[in-house]
Amino acid sequence: MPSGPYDADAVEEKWQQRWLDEDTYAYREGEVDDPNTAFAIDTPPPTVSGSLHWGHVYGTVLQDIVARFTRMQGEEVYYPFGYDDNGIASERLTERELDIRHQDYERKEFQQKCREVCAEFEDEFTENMQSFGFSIDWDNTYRTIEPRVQRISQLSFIDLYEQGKEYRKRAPAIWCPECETAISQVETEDDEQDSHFHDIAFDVVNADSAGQEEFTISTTRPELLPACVAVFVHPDDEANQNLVGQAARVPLFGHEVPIIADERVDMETGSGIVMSCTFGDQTDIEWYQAHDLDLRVAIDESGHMTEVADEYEGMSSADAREAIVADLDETGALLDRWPITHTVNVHERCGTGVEFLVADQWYVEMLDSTDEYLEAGREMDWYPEKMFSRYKHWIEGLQWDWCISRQRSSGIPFPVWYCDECDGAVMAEKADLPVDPLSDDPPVDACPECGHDEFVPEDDVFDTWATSSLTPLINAGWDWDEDAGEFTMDNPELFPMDLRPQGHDIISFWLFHTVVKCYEHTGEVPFDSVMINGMVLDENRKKMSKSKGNVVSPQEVKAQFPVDAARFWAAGSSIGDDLPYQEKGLRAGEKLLQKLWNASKLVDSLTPETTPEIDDEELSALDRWLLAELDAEAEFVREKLENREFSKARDSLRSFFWGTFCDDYLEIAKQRVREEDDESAKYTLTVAHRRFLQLFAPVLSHITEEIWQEMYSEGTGFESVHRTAWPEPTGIDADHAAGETAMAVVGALRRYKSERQLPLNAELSAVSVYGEIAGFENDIRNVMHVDRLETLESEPEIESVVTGIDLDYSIVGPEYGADVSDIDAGIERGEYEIRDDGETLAVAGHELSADEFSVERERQYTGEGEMLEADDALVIVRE
RNA sequence: GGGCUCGUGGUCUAGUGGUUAUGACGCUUCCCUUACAAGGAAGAGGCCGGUGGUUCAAAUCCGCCCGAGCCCA
Repeated sequence: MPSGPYDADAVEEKWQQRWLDEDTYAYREGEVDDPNTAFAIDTPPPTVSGSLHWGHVYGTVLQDIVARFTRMQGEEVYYPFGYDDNGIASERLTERELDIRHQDYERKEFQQKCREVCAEFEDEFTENMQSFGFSIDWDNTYRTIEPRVQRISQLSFIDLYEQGKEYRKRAPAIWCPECETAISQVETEDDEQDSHFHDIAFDVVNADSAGQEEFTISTTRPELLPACVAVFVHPDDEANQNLVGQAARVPLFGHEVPIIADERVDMETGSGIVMSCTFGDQTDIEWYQAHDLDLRVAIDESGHMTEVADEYEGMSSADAREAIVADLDETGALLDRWPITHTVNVHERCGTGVEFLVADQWYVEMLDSTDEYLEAGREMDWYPEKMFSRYKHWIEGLQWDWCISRQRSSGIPFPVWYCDECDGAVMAEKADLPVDPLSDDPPVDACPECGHDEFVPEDDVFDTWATSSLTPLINAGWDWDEDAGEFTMDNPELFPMDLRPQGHDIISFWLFHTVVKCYEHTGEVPFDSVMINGMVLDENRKKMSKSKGNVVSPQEVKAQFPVDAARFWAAGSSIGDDLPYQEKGLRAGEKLLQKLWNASKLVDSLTPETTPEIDDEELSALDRWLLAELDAEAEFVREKLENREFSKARDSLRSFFWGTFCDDYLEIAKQRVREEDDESAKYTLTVAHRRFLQLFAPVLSHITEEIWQEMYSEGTGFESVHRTAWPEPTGIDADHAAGETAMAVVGALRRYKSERQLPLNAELSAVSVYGEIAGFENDIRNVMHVDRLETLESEPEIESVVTGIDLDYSIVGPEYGADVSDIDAGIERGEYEIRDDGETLAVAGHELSADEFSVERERQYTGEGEMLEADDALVIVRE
């Protein structure tokens, strides 16, 4: 029996453990008779390199509410958990933890260390997640680096290759010279750095033809002079148009480069003439591709100068910069030099400015199918709908195919070898996967193209997104059946997945790539619906970040508040909108827990062990009213949760429970039970209370389980409230209007007492009500301590004075258009006439009918006592 | 620099063309009524970011500006 104050710490831990022990949330495959009764949730697996972040908690609470709610709708929920340990984050973590460098180890050896380090962090992560009691199926977990996933990832690569959706091409890659690794765009960030601008004189090769002997370019990267492949002028730059089509000679190095017009030149910077190198920045790459320029690689993998730098070869790029500037100065080509601060693209993990390197890369062809991917996006239900536009605009703005190769030591290897003679690619056999070409042999003895028998293994690994975009297939157990010669799924009922919950920050790459991959492999859209949560901000609406020191730690919150309070806070968000962390939001949750606990104690003390058997017809008017209202509330909450409108469900249920049930109904019912041993009230209390626990269960998962088990558990087995069915409507008829009026009368009497500073249990000797409250008279009398309560058959003695006219503008507006202002003015001046017993209003030359206006009256009671207005009813109090 | 989204009492939030803008937290006053003072009752507090426009009518639709978040360059 619930007693004493609610001890959230003990209760929450108890049920978290019990749910695990009982496998409460395990996917019960046997109970799925057709795919429609399985509800599969595919969450993007978090990287485990860091600790659990408050954002994880927020997002997971929302998913968990959906999972719990959907279980109660009779669906078998598949809610797995993945750990994304295949990626640079876990490599860096391993290096940091063990104080080692990946370069010093063989790939397999380093990967082994990664897995050991990650395993520790994953255990901690799991423990943290479990301490929030999420209804995740902990028997269904996966790691993106595990062999089964490696096999799926390599199968995906080979399948796309066989479909002709992949190709290999030499292309620039972003490279970190410090970490000596290729990195992806998302791993870079902008950094303000001090640098120098240099004005450097270039000679024109044919000065006569150009009409000038030299010109000036401005650059922050003079060490790239040896890599210069062109000089650009803006097509609108009239002063320098004479140079276009000419050739320039690069100072110190002497090679000639073309001068070309291109509108990507920033005319405002320096002289407006710019050199293009291999490669200084993104624009250089675009120029290289657009104008088919030469490649002159001047900086190598470790950030040192190559042979194209002549005498500077072997120097670090920083040393080379100083030396080249000094030599330019000596030859007179350095015209000017001044310090500036500018934005540099750096590697987010080490802060080193990135370089660009040219390497063979594998690409997934996407640009040819963007229409299909757009259509796939349209076929999914988006919560909220507006987030589809992010997906849409991302696809519309796509300019490149997807580069999936990374020049890294750790990760999932490409299952590919190349013929040493003709460079033809040889794929692994599907049955042999996963393979590592560095240690495994190719499946053929001789090149199918040229017959050569020496092969070079591919030593690149997959971009992590190439694997983490396969989670729906990983979850459904996608595999290649060698005998049948086709792809199969262990759990085909799970695919397509019903729900993809995730943050809006990863729509453009993660969600998009997942749609692309799954669509290409199966021809189906992988998700029925996508639910996008916003970001968690700090109390001042600022983004949480380690450097700002405003990060909220989940364990600190847990030390301070119950998990259910955090769930209440999270459920207060409008889906897709950012949500600031607010302690008062959690405190409000805590108060609701107390209220629910205390109300449950009261209900428990009022109701017998076994629910009384009562026919609906025997229920009192108030009880019928409460149950009918609760039917409507349950339906409202169901509909809102189905549409992922969490805050509407939460707020509506909270105020119905607190206001209507506790403040209005319970106050009356407790008197009826105590004073009259009222069976109808006892029955209603039990039925309503059970239902409240179920309706609250998806959000307040721990406390509802505690109370449910204390009060309503039956038999010997454990049946969680979270495995019960969402309450069916009782279908009880009630006089809705009379109930509303009765509650309004109670409210008016409360106000009467409050305004006179009377205690709420003060006696009132006589009260008359003019209004429809049939069946509720006794309830009003008892709860408001009224000695004599009578209902009036006719209106009390009232003098009414017309105080104004209210127009129904939704009818008047469209009907009278521009004349509305005249009508308003006429009423304002009092120049109107009410005719036909109030049926017609004559004003400003128009005759308005009864549905277009209402007469505003002030009613004054002239009889004995004081009159109160309660909605439609009139209440007269004689003390 | 571009795109998307958001901006409503002190704080958080509902409201997507109809004039009287929702609720919560906080605040003020009153009430220790045996479930709950982390409670109950009442009350104060907002020209709906700014500006211009469309309309009989704008928090709501459109343009521009400002601020915030995310993505991209």
